[in-house]
Amino acid sequence: MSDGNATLLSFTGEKFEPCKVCGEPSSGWHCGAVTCEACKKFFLRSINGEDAKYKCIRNQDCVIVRTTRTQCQFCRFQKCKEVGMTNSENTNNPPVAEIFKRFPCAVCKAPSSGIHFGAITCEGCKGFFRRSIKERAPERYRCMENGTCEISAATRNMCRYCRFQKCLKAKIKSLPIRLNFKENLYLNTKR
Amino acid sequence: MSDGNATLLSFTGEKFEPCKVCGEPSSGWHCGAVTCEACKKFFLRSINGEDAKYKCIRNQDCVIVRTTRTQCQFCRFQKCKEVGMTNSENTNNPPVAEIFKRFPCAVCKAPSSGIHFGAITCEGCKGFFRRSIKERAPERYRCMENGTCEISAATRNMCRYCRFQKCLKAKIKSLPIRLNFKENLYLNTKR
DNA sequence: AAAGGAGGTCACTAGGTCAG
DNA sequence: CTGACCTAGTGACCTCCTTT
Repeated sequence: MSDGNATLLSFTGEKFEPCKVCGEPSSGWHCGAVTCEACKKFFLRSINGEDAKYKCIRNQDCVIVRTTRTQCQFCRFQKCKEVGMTNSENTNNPPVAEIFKRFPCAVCKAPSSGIHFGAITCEGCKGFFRRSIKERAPERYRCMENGTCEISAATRNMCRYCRFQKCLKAKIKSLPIRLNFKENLYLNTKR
Repeated sequence: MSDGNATLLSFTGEKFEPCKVCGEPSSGWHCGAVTCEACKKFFLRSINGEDAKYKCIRNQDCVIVRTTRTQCQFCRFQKCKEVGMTNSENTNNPPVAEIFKRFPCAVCKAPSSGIHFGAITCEGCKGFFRRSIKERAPERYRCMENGTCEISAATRNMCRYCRFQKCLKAKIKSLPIRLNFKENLYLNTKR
């Protein structure tokens, strides 16, 4: 999409983790990975054929950190590729999945994977909610304590009742639920 | 938009929402936005260089409503620009897209985006119909209920069968289907 | 030479799957 | 039963064509 990038990607006011190549503070997503400006520039210089000149005088396994990154171009470039940097277009923005990982699930606070049923949730809570309303009777969930169980990534499976309550509180919408695609399509793969 | 304006734009007998600038009842589309007469005049006075004199004595974030709109010219003009008012020609009619937004999609009642396949529909139903007839077998859609599912913006994805029936009922015409660009190109270059 | 509709694109998610 | 991963769509936005 030409620049519908203005969608989710523009929410990225967050901080990025350290440069994947050298460990320094990073400046964002460049060429397919979170890197510092220095490693970004290095990578961009390298991919124009420059890398053909790179030689490692040791065993091609030099450790790349801030203080050593200039000592072996070969291994630095190697690491750039290892962490996923690429030459292709459209790699200056993190994939949406990366963004969502930094938003906590509205139910259990684990890293989320997107907007599901109208709320930001993880895959686990998404699946739990779907199963609950489609093939179960969530009104039959019972809390063995007093209905105030904490729901975290570590504890979310301990009480279905409280997990489901937390889903409702998170404004997860039970409708519209799409009907079973395949049944609705009457898929017969022979034909 | 030369003035084929006599086409769709003359349908606009509808009521407009409140003035985008001050919230008062509006009188129509002026200079690129729905505004009241007062804000229209204010904007037209401002754009002749008048605005150079405007100063905000607060923080350039004055709230602009009916009762306050005359208290800060700077912020009022600011808001005019924010809501999209412009100096350019031909902004006294809403863009056609705006008009269609007020016509409900003949299939699902969501705001429509134009005439597609002979009926006023939204982008969603347009795409659904196109995919149905071009790359699927809509006769294989099956309703899991009894063929009377309600099709609204919220429920349109719940039953393909009923959505497709609604398309047919809305007189969406499946023909003529234009050759796609590539096929067309091929035919043209062939001879 | 502009309007506007057909068809294409692709970011994104609902629902399915199945090893654990 | 859970949840990471996958598939099949969906629809907002875009490009290019036809028509006026």
